[in-house]
Amino acid sequence: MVAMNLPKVYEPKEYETDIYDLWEKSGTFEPNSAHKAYTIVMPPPNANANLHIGYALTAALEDIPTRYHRMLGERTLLLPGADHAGFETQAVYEKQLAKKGKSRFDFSREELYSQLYDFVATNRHNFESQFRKLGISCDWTRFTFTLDDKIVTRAYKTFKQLWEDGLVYRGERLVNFCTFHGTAFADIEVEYKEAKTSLWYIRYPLTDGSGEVIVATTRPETMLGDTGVAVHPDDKRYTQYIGRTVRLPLTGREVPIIADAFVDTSFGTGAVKLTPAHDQNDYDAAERHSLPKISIINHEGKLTDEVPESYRGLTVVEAREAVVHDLEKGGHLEKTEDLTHNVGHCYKCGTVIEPLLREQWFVDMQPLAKPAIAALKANKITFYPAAKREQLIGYLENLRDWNISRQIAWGIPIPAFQNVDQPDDWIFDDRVDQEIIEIDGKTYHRDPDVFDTWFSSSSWPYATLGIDSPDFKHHYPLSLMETGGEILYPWVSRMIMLGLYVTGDIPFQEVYIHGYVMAADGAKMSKSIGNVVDPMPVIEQYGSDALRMGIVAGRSPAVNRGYDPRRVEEARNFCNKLWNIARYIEDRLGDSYTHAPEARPKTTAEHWILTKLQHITEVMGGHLDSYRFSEAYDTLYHFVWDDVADWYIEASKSEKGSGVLGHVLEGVLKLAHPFAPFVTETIWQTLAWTGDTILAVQSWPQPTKADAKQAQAFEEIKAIVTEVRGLVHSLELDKPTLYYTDAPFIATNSALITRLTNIARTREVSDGNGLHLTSTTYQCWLDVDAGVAVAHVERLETQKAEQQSLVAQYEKRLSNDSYVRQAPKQIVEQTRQRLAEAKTMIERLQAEQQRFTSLAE
RNA sequence: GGGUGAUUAGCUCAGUUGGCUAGAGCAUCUCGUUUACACCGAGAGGGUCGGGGGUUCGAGUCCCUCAUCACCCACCA
Repeated sequence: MVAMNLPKVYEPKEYETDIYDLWEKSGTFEPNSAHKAYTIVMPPPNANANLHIGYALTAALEDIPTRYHRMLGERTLLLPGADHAGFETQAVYEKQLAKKGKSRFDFSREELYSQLYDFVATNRHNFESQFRKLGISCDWTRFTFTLDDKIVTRAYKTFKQLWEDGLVYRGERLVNFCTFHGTAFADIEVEYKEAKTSLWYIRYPLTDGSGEVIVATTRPETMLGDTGVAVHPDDKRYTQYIGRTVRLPLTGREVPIIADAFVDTSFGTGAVKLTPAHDQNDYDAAERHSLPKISIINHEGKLTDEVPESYRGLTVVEAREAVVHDLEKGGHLEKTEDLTHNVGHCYKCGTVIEPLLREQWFVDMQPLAKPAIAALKANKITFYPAAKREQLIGYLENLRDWNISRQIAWGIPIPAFQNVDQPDDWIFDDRVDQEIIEIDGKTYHRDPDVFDTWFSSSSWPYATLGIDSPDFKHHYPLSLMETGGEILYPWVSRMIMLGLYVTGDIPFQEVYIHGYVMAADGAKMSKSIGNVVDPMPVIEQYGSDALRMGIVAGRSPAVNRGYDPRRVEEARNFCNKLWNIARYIEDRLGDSYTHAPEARPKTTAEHWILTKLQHITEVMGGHLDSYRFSEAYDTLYHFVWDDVADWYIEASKSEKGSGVLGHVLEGVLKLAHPFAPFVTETIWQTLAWTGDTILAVQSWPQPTKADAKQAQAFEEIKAIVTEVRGLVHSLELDKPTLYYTDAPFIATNSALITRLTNIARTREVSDGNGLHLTSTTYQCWLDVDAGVAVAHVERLETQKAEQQSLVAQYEKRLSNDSYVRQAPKQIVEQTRQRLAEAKTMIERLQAEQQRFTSLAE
């Protein structure tokens, strides 16, 4: 026997790095085919962070179709990228600054930006090397960072185009303002804490003197800026007041009572005071009802000139005391209750966040949304799962204008300048490295804000390719956008809208929404709970392929699922199975084997396995074309393990080695490659007959010729073998002999059957004796002692009962006229066939039962 | 409060357009060391598909409803 060239157990870490180097250095991942393109542009992960296990899933979901399409011969591109991750990165960096006793407010924006750039550049290497370990077949020569020039310039151009089309405007909106730091924060920067406070009930007298409405509030001082009172439209207590007005105490302003469904009738009195300039809800209500917005708190947290003189310049806290005191004095305070509720605080200094009106840049969304809705309704983009399309349409139909201004340093500056003498005079200019510019003797100040990160990333599909480059011509629109459900609205929707706006075409043809990898118990993974799984040690222990398959197995799009290490172990075993299949076949074929383009099957097993290979190739193709990764993996797994290893290879042991073994091995490696790229490529590289070729660019298995009759004959052998195994085991037979009469087929396949069943031998006799096989029409018996009679009869009885219940079911179905009339013919025919089969089976079982009973007596 | 998803074997989950005698991996039980692999092979047990209604010849699959769980969004005046 030839010594095995490969070790018994596959050790992934001994090969993975070298294999990835081989791919990368040979340019395997760079698109160069002249055929149609298949393109994925990676949603850029945070360049600053370690990859969490969710990225093993993401990488798999992007890489499996990429490798599949590459093997189909398409011009395949998976373009990698990394995200500057605006606020998140800034927050991480600020923690480091804090350790040195500094804060972001100690630096100018330019200083901070440059420090952050260096900080991220250092961390990026780590992230890139981790991605390589996942085996992702992306083209690193096209790597793009979200702050690369081409992305930044694209953002300026898009902003300019929107500006020139009149789709951007300045508008006042509420922002979360820290009056200590003098800056606004994004929503996620606001830290909500429970606070004990009071709920004040204030009387608002009706202007006509006919009564009063009592409102409840936690912020009595804001009543100085009230411009309305809201009640629920269905609230009977207030129906009569709707449309009338009240006169505010202290200011004497007359404000309307309006009806709005946002009001919670069970809270307080069911009547809400509206302070549009200092509360988001009130702001929204004011927009709906065209109420004025009066700013009574300035950026320093002090009361403005919009309030009566005695309150001007007071802090919010001072104003609250004064207002409560005055209301009480005037008899306007009905009562006070204790209340605990959430209050937003600055996450840095703990100051209570004040919602304040501030000028922001807005994009008018309706002109952008309309073409997107039309494209979606025309089914131009396929969603996985399909339901996401409707959800997205619903979102777009209710889309509000988009605030693209952000008040942080780590981002792309907004290329707009304001005339210092004429606040309404804004101009577009991309000289953002300067704070002040002079044009025609006028002085302009740069907008200190940066773009919302989603603004620049909305152009990601074409900005990465470069609109004027050959890549754009080949690869746009992209084939697939693979991403998480949480950014369907903020990102996917905007890529579609801006893609249509800028390029006139949809940005991608398909969208795959992945679910999340949760902790084993289904909880969300989080650093603070400490249930985060790091993918790197998993790769170290089980291999990259095992992690990939283990995490893809049993997952559907957009469904969250716990991380199950058992699946990874299963996949590790599967890799080892592939490994050992290869070891066996290489050994059988020997060094002299050369690749033959056409397989020449001889035995039934060979015809059978080639038929299976062809069928499985088609099934897997169907699954992969529809992004059913889990099903494709399942199909592959059972083909390799059950068909190839357990039947075909076992069968090959009693037959002479032939080229079909090599052909099947190639097929298996190709089918498995998208799922297990490392182990399949490693094996490919060890094969003597593959030369210097690389598996990753081999073509997907081609149809092979095989004889259906011969294949069917092997099915017959399988049935006989399975029955014999069952009998031997359940009756505890000790290496029986299989007798047969008048069955050349059994004679021909004697060695095969003997080996697969591990019986003593087969022998032709003139007259049968013993247990008669029921699974085959051939006349076969197992020789047994009379002692097993009872057990055997019982076994037959059980089998008969099963068949009889089937017969009953089928007969009932067929006796139903409507069924026979209305069900598709093939279904009815199938039932008839099954009924006939079951009946035949019963006859055989019965005959055997009678015969054996009499024999045993 | 709004939205989305889930509920199938002991555990984790598949099950594409309704046609199913409901599957897999792990776990369990029995046997086995036949030289590719014990990260293995052979055999077996285990489920009224969350409850209730409905549509249909036919429902795990579609509709309604209830229950439980999870996530997202909003809100806490």
